[in-house]
Amino acid sequence: MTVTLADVAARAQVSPATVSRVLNGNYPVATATRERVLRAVDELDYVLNGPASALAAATSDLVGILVNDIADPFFGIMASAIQSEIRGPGGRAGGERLAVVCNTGGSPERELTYLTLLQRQRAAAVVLTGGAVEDCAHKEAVGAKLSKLAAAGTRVVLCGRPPAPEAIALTFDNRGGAQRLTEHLIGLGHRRLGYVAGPEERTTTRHRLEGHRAALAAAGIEDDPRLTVHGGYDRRAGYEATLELLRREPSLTAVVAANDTVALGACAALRAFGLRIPEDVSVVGFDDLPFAIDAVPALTTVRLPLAEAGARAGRIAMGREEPPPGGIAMVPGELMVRGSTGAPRD
Amino acid sequence: MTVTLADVAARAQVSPATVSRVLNGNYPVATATRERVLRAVDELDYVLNGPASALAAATSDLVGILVNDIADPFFGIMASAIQSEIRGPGGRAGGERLAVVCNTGGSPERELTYLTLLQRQRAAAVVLTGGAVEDCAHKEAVGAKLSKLAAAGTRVVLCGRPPAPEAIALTFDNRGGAQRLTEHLIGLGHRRLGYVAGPEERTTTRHRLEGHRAALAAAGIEDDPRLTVHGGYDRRAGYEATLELLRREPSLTAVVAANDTVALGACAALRAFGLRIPEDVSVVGFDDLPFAIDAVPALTTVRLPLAEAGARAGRIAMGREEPPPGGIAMVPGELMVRGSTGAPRD
DNA sequence: AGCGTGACGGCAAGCGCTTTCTACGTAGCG
DNA sequence: CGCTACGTAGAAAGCGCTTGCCGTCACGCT
Repeated sequence: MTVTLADVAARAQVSPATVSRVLNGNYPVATATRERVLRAVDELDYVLNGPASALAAATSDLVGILVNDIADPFFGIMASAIQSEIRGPGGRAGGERLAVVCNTGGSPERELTYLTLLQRQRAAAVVLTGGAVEDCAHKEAVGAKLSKLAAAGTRVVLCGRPPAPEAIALTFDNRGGAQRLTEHLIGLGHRRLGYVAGPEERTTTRHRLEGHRAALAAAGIEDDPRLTVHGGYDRRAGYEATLELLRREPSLTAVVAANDTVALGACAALRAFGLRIPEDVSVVGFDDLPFAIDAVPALTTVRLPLAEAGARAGRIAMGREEPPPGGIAMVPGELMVRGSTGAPRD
Repeated sequence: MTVTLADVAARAQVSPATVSRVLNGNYPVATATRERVLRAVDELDYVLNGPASALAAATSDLVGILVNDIADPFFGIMASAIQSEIRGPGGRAGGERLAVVCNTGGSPERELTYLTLLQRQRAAAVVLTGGAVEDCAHKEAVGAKLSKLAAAGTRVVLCGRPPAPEAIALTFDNRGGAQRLTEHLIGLGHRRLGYVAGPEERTTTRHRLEGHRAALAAAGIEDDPRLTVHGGYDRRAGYEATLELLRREPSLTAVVAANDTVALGACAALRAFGLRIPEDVSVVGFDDLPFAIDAVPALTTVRLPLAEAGARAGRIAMGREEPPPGGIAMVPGELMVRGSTGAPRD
């Protein structure tokens, strides 16, 4: 029923081996023969059997991309960039690779499950994006998995994740970016800053919080623990956390959000409270997602070069670019000062 | 070097056949034997070889999801929902499937390429999302491909795409939604409406435009072709198209955008022009993406149940839900009236 | 003329798994 | 007590492809 290599071979009057070689193009085949084969392929509408060829060649053209939430543009942008760069090294026509995007939902178990599934598929490469969960057991389990993948020839790259000894890492400078953001606010004269943090146990959350605190400390501002509220990375969490912040400290003059999405929620909460931005309260986000500039007022934030980093990760994963020295590169963020921040009322 | 089924079998003192049966769980195996096998699997850290098993069983656990732009939440949300539903029918632990998300960038060629790649992998199912390109040759080519996929046992589902005879389709009521949106504007008293349309040759663009025009016609408003400008589906296109619209007709009182993202760009352009929303000009979007409610003023738009539709498409693709009668279901949109629309100045 | 050489193509041995068919032992049944 | 039936396990035949190895042939060199 389905056309196989052998059928093509028969039709082209050559051996299956020759057909395979024509298709893979890595062995000399006389032009006349090649054309005969190609014609047969065309006439029979032959489609290579991926699994069979992966089995025989012990390689695969699948590339795994792990993301926390594909519906979040933060990950969508990276995934898109990675995917755009995962064609084979030679850039040959046949070098098509398939991106397997795995939505972990931030769950360590699913992360591990997907890694196993990718290992099962003998993926050519795996790129893990986004922050990791700060759990020692899990970190170790992932590390072990990554080692195994690497040992099996799968190239592993981390993009926007803290470095791990098992893989090449492109890390975002969350700490530095957060610090600059808070410094900016302090520079404007703010002294009572609320912090809407991300989920408690994630590295990204911690690093951004650390940057924030470093800036506070440097300015000699006491870090009141009541002014930090943890929540998810979504808009609603930002809304609610901000309400809580306002309850705890109605006189705050700035809200630092874990990211742009959360910042949007924070803005909504502030407005619901009758507070103007930035006249009454300044707000800052993080990431500089596309919508940040369209917020009203436009969001002051830190731009992370998501697309560039993703593209680079993709190229490294495909062996088309040298990994950074030491296997680690720190990707800096850029402070984008916009309308959502201003001097405190007084 | 790598552990195979045979190694596990040797260690558990059974035949490879038995190990396979334990792993697949579709054949009676005595409890004692099963446990012995499972232990061996564990001890050897065995991971099934996906390609080999796909080859032997002539099935695969890959599911393809085609999207136009994974960085766009419109697709991200659908992809996420689809993926969350693609576990196997039984819901067994081993029923894990891998979602292959393919970014076509809206290009017909890439669409076809990906479909071939998926066919090559013998994907279990394929879900195509988003509008199609209105090109007869391409439509036919895609149709042929889909037929072939279906013939090979791949389930094909369209989500948010116009129906095709070759597949089950969940179609968004773009026409109806657009019509309601424009009716709403007309009801408020608007008579000079600008339309910022999407890319010229896409079905979604056409359907939304048709709805808009139907509403105009019903109200006896002449459809001035100068008031429709085509562009991409991104923010920037919305910005520029709106500027053009304003140039052509400075007195317009409402801008209908192809979608929410474009609407954001339109708002920015209007503001850059010194126009207030909705006092001077009303703006409407489409889709009701999460950020629509956080825009200032919040965007009047049509909510498309992206997550629900995606989930349903996923279940249908996995055979866990009955396809709609006739293989076609129309998914309605819901008008969400918010702050970005109001009565025209006079 | 003789033979090395290189270009091309075929043979056949797998790759690691699934599954049909068969075999065996035991339990149930008349 | 012999026979069938059932539950369980193994043998072995592929699944469709890649690739190492070898043969063939034509050429060009000495």
